[in-house]
Amino acid sequence: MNERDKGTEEKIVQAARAVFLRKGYNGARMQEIADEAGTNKALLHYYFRSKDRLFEVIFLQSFSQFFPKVSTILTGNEPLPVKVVSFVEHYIDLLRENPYLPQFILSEVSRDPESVPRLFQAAGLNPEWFMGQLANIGQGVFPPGSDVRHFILNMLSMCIFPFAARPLLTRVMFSGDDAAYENFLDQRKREVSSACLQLLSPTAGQR
Amino acid sequence: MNERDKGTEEKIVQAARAVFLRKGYNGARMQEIADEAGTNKALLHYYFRSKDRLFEVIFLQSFSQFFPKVSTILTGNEPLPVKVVSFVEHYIDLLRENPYLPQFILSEVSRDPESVPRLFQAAGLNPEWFMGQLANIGQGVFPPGSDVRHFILNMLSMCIFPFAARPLLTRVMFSGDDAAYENFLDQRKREVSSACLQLLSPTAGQR
DNA sequence: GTCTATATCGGGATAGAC
DNA sequence: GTCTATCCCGATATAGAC
Repeated sequence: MNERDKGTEEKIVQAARAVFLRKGYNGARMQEIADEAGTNKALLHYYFRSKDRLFEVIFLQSFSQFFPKVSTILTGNEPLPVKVVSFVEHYIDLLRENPYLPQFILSEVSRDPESVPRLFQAAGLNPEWFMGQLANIGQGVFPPGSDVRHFILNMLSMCIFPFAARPLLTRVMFSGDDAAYENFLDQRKREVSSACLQLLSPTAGQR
Repeated sequence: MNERDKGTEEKIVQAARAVFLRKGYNGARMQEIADEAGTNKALLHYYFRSKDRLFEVIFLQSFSQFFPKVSTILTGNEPLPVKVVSFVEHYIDLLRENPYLPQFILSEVSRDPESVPRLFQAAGLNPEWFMGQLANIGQGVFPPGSDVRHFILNMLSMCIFPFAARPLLTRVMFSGDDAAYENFLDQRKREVSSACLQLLSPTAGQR
């Protein structure tokens, strides 16, 4: 794999990413990837041995993209609300630039759940450490009996679901007007931030 | 299609539902459905002409299941918070009984977004009317400038996402301990209800 | 209605020329 | 490294006996 390969190999990777993200592993065709890359099927097999291996490259890339480098956010000194708002805004920006990412990750993980530990390993991420950090941060903010995970999950749900369900929501909530939904998503950085802050603020005996 | 058919035809439908829901259209195999139904491929084609038509039956069923008959909730006389809690509890119950439903609907709609209007039609549902009702209910509860849809979407996100992302979340948040995640989901009826109520209660100038 | 055997085709993978 | 032609298997769909 010398330098001169990089041109076509990179073209193939980009094409594969575009097709796999839209169609998923089962829906994607090697022929379509070749077309999109402006070459032929044989070259795909020359650079990557099989459809499986090519997919693995894309899946791993996407996976580590989907789990952002939150280390900096977690280990920062800012108070929790600031961290939350910062996370929400950055993450929704990321998803707006990669609209197919959520549905892709969800589908493919559900197709092959066993791959998750390996992917974390390969991406250099450690879920246990991650959850541990969250538990620490939650100290004193959440009532002792409560589970920080519910708050985290609420936050992630509100960020990710609108993108994963986009084709459906566009038609249900905006009669198929895609531009209107795009505009709606634009407001969500502020909406979700606001909602998360509200969930953080202690209220009288809600649970 | 007389009465005596019903035995095997129904078996096939059940088998098809099980396989399609788990594997999706592209991942499902007619052979696997036949096996699960305890018959052979030829019979599938005898009752339903093609894989497409068989899938269509399952998709339509699942779609109308996913969009619950909320008419009764919407048109009831109870105050909004009561309606919200009632919806959340019933809906999460539904998803716990049909864990594959969210991922299935999301995947298949994303595979063929154009099918959505036809599905609504066939299921006897009307999105426009639905959104209109929501707007009415929102009168006076939400500030004039705000969009009720954000609240609705937040609620749906917190209900649905934990199921759509289950294979991922089980491994990230609970190290793959499936029973622990099941237990966690059990708490969410109360958690999500509580969160929605908190989002409804007016707080000083959050937006 | 139910089954076995088979036709037909699409798509992943390889051979081999250049 | 790049291309064309081809192999081969798996999956949908059908024919036809019972």
